[in-house]
Amino acid sequence: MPKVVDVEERRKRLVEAVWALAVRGGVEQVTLRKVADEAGVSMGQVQHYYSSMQALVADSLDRAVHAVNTAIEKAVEAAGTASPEVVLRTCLHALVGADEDSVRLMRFSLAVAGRAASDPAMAKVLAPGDEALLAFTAELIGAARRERGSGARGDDRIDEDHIDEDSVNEHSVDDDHIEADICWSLAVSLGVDVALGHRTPEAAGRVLDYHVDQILGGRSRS
Amino acid sequence: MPKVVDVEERRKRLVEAVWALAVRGGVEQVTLRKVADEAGVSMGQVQHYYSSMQALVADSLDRAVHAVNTAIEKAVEAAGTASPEVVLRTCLHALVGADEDSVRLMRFSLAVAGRAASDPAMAKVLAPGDEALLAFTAELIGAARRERGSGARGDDRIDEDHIDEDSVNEHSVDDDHIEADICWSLAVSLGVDVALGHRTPEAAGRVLDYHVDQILGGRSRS
DNA sequence: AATTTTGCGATGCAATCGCATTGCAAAGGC
DNA sequence: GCCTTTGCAATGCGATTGCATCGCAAAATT
Repeated sequence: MPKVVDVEERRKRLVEAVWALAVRGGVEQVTLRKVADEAGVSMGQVQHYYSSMQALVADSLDRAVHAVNTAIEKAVEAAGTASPEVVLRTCLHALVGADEDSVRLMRFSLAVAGRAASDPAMAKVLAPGDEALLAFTAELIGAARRERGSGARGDDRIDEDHIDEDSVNEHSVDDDHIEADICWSLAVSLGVDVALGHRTPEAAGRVLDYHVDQILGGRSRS
Repeated sequence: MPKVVDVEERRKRLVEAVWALAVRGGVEQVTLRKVADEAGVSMGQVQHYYSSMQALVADSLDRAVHAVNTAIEKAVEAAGTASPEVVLRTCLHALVGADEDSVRLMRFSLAVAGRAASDPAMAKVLAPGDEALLAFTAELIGAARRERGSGARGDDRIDEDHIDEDSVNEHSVDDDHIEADICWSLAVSLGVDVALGHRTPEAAGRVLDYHVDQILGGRSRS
């Protein structure tokens, strides 16, 4: 067994090159030679690690999606001990994040989404949040709603005490699930807008926060 | 003045070919020869009507966006005399429509969105609903809210004079505007999911309806 | 030291690309 | 009937594409 190299490192480097190229000029700019050049390696190396262009792009998309998921998980455990409401806001905001990486991944995913429209294999990878994420988010929403419903009056008498009579606060678990679905759909849409430069991350974040305010019912947010 | 032909008809035919090709295999499949072939004309004709490939794709996107807007307007005036709530639902549903055309346009827009990520000129065309549409939608939401708040019990007696009793129904105009923004963002996201085959038009419509139910506050919907 | 196995640089190739160019046919205006 | 102008078919060209192939270098095995 000769010449042992860090395969993962090579692949990662190539994928990064693909991201950079796609963000800079669309998927059409992702060619064997350009990738090799961007990564500072030879064409042969690219071919060595990926049997075809398709495979390269597919793996790049795969890794991009994984990176986004990881970012969400990171956001969740970073705010791990906080209230469910804060956790909810935090992980939703991961999609409209202002940080460079977030925008890069979003733009790349968008650039590749075009191919996904005709390539079912890629479309699968870009599917909306999986059931586990939805369930988790629904759980968060339910918890946050319960928390607001009970512990709302803390510092000063928010007269939320007499709003419960049969009208506003009976949300079912199913409802929470749909709300979770809506939250992620909205976050994705806003994230795309940010990636395209149609919204600032701040503006998108504000819309997201407003929506969370709405679905949690009360208004106890600064 | 020789050989007068219907220029619009020619262009339309070419654009339709572009749509078909892009939906079938992504923007990368849109080439001079393929377009000519798909449209059943010669390459020369394509070049005659569009000075470059860029121009062709740009015009195709332009027409696609216009077609979607037209679909929305059509939906609005088709439900013109109905209640604001119905109008709201109707025009939002235009984006997740089950009809062939709607899906085609969405898929094409998505296919081109990748280019938009790096081409500001195209990104502009794909911008979220313009201010006029947002304002109109906000108006609709406000009207629907007022109608629900008052006319809920008994369809007569619209006592809109004292609806201000401080508790559930104080939505500001600004709020309506943000809600409108959210509605369209959500509708776009759902439309994309439908285009990618991740949701059925029915499921997407249900989510949309649920959301409208929520923002209108009361529950008077079947 | 010889051998084998893997990593990968270099190059060739057929296909395809967008676009420029050329030339001809058809349709008024005179 | 000629002439001009427009619509478009046809073809050529240079550049670029993904991929196959070849060959050499470096390391682990013997």
